[in-house]
Amino acid sequence: MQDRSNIRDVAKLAGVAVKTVSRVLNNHPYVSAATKAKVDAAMAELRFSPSIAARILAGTKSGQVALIYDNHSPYYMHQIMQGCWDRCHQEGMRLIAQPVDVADPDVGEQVRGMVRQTHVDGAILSSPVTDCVAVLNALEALNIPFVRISPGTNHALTSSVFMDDMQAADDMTTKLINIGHRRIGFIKGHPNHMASTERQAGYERALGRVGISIDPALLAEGLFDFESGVAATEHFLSLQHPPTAIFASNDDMASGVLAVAHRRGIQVPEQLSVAGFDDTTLARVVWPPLTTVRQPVRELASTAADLLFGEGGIEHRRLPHDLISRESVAPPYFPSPKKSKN
Amino acid sequence: MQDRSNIRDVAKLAGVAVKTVSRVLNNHPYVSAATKAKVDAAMAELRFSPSIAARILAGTKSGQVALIYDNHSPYYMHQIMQGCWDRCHQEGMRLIAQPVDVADPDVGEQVRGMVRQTHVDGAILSSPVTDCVAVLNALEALNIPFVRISPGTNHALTSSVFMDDMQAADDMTTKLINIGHRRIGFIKGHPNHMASTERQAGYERALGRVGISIDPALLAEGLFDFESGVAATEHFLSLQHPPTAIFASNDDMASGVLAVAHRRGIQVPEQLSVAGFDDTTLARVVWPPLTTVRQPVRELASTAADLLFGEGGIEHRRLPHDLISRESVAPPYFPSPKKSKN
DNA sequence: GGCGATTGTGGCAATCATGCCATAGTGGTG
DNA sequence: CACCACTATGGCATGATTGCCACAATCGCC
Repeated sequence: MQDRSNIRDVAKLAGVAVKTVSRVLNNHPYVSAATKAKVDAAMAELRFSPSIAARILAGTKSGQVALIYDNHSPYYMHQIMQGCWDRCHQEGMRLIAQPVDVADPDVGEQVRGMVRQTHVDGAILSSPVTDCVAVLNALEALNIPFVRISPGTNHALTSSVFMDDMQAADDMTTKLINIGHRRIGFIKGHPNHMASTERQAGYERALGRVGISIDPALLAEGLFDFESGVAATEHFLSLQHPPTAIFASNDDMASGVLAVAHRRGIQVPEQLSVAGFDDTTLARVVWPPLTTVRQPVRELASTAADLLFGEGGIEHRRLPHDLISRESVAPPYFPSPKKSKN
Repeated sequence: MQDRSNIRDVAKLAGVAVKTVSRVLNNHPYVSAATKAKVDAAMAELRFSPSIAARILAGTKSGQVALIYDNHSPYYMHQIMQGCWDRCHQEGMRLIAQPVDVADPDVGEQVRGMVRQTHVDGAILSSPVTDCVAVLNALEALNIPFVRISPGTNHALTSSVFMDDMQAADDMTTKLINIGHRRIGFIKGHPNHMASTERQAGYERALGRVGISIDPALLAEGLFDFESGVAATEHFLSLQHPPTAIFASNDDMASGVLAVAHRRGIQVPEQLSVAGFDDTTLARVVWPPLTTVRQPVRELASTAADLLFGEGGIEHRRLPHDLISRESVAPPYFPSPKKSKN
């Protein structure tokens, strides 16, 4: 209908110059209260909303931030998005969520095109895009600020927020050891994600500290999804000496462990302890509730936005993790035999 | 850096008029193959990406679609987004995901502002925004096309995609009845969502058909989340005659039922059958896997986008649901006594 | 009382791609 | 041979806002 009402209409109605309306819009300091009131009234009367497109075109910044991701865990991404969205909204920025495929050889060019097209002022990268060289190069060449959430490589390149994946995995493993477990199966994360390597290193470090050598049979590949948790568990339970505890690199895979245990009639935690990682909603929803590492995903995301809006100096913020004890972990059924294992 | 390369640069390099480049960009029919090749080459050489802002400003359509939602189920929304995104991407449209709060009295004005600002060509509404009068009025006044996913009211207003929630709930309830259940607890959905009413009606219709009267004690309020599933189940199990089966209006609440059952040592499905609704990933991940109604969420979303891009006539498409039998449902422990219940 | 700094406001160019209209060549047809 | 309908291409105004520069009024201080 009345498809009208541009800044000129407002200016006319308020009896001021177009430029003055623009000042009010951008709350520029040098506008008198009286003028501002008049303009506000005119804007309200006309129900004026400025055209973002025109602002982008004329101005130097767009008020838009891109969140670039390639992650298939709904719970995780949901929290990442919420965290970013909250902080952006608070800042009056719009968030553009941009899924990509890091395996696509053309991904760098795609990101470049997307940034140029949309004029985003900055970007937030979520793992594994954080370590995709093509994307990093593209963003660097574009010379826009960007922040990475849990990057695994090249830390000097940009600001980042992260948690200490290695320490967290170490903590969890140590906890399992402390209550008596000696054979602890570990399900790795998706090889794309650098956090996977960190978590595995933490697991190995904890074992090493107490002199337990790494049994390759107790390491299984995983892809951060339920199915790979199932597959890894099938493998572990078919071993001659199956583990008394399984530590999965995320909650999705841990719920796969639970499913296999249930199906085989193995009691968790009495006969098998299961630990996860992330503390997504899933951890509280499965049975038994998962002992897991709480990763402050939403805070990671909002902090990333925070750094993006901040000074601009490269800054790294580590957020604390937390061990969440629920009912999926208990001492092993047969207290560990004295024989120093394997 | 070289912040350059607008359509003019391309035109100059290719030795054609700006307008011709524009034609190539929009693949207008009347461009000779030779010219198109020259222009394409020039675009590639300059690594040109047209400014979306300028296109919006100059053109009549923006190539943008808004997805307006207020839904807190990560799995559900993840699928909705994917479905919309896929279809939009295929059409060369950008998707703007816009969370809102339907309880906010100002939501209509907010949506209006957002549409005006971003110049979106159309919108897709997801429940419960589908039935938010303020938003519907705002969009109508703006005169842009929009499509609703699973609306509960006012069906003549717009195109829509939906499934038959009432029939689906009826089917599931009938299935439970057929294998012998007579006391079936029902956990309602979030009162904001019209589907909640439909599902309850289906449940009641199925019971009515076989002459089982509705026992108010077997109806519990729910909010589509895990916790309300837990609360409802606590209520059911504290009854003097607890139900032999519980049908939850979505999977999240059904997993709450499972959690309570596990905690109380009640065997599912031997002592209690549990049915869900939606068939999100969750249904396969909990133990035992849920018997549930498969709702084709992703297809609903992509079909919604499809209708938006389609002719423009109001059209309604119903997508089929499906009963998914997994291990959470079995005949009741004590085969139903002959006494026609209650 | 005069001068520079601060505050408040206006005018105009610039941003970049598209819409509309115009122009020119080409092939078919009566 | 003339005329029309296509096919191809160009030119210029247009859209809504901001950046930059200019200017006026007011304030404080020497």
